[in-house]
Amino acid sequence: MRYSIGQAARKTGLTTHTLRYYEKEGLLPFVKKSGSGLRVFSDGDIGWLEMIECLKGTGMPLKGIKQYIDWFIEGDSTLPQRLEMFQKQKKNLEEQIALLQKHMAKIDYKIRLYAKAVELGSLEKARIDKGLQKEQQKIYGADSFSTSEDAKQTTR
Amino acid sequence: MRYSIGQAARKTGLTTHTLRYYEKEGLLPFVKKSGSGLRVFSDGDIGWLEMIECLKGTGMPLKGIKQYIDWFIEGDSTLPQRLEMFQKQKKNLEEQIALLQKHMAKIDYKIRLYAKAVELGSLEKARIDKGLQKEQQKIYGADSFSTSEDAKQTTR
DNA sequence: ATAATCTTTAGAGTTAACTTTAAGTCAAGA
DNA sequence: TCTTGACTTAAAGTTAACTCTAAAGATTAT
Repeated sequence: MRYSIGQAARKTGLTTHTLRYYEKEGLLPFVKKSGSGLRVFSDGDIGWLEMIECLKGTGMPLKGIKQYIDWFIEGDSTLPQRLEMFQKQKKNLEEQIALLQKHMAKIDYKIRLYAKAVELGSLEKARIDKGLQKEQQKIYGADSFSTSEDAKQTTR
Repeated sequence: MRYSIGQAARKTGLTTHTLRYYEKEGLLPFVKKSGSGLRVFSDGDIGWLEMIECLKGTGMPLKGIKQYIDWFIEGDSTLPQRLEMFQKQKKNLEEQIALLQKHMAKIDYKIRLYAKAVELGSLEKARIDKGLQKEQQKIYGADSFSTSEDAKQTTR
């Protein structure tokens, strides 16, 4: 299948502006032009865009993605670099997910705290609630009870 | 405990510039000043910074974080808004993690592909490898075999 | 006491990734 | 044919979140 830039934009969820910007940045070296100068996207190009979204979505800057594409164009002599790049990206991603899960624990605690606070009509009362205090210590550790900013505001 | 801006920076992993910038943006309304005008950070302020890092790290812009702080200052009348904010942030975060795990599957596939390619000295040969083709179909679905950009480059 | 280090301010500069604008050219339907 | 909407380029503008600079005042170690 062949797609105009507008069709490619709809298929990928990007804008036509963004697609032209990516091309200018060297991220779409395989996109062809029609006789009258219009861009023609192939399914292969859509596939590249999906890989670009994957790498961008896992925190790689466009420059890094361009490096991968340049290695691809260079051919099999750059296979080790590309493998290493994906291995590094996997490690990054594992760390990202682990960090997000820590953040999730914090947010879950806040939801329980604020649910209780809404129930009681007071953040102070919710904080004093024994059940929540216990749970908080489980999450942050007994020593770092004071790392909850809501709790600490009482100490000022 | 009390901390200078430099000590607070070391404790949080931020720079002193960033801490001043956050204060200017209204994110640190509880930080006090010494008689001679130096900032004095309390453990409570460090706790706020940890919460800021959590919200920032889960994709909330500084403006959204400031809104939360403004609600906190406003007091118990804004408890429902704050609860709703954390609930939305949790939902966001669940979606983020789910997306990252999709990306992880793609990257894992690429690692297997490139490991085979390095072994065989050729991306083309690795692609033809039956085991990998089968696995690829499992990940992307049989219809979307052509969504691998490495595979699709052969069709140009 | 004095040198080295830290902190202060206001404001300018940077970076990545778009996003918009302007001034046109191209293609498809009534 | 006319009009409507999609497309073209080059270049300027935007946004978020820093990041740096300069010049001066404050703190700490010897």
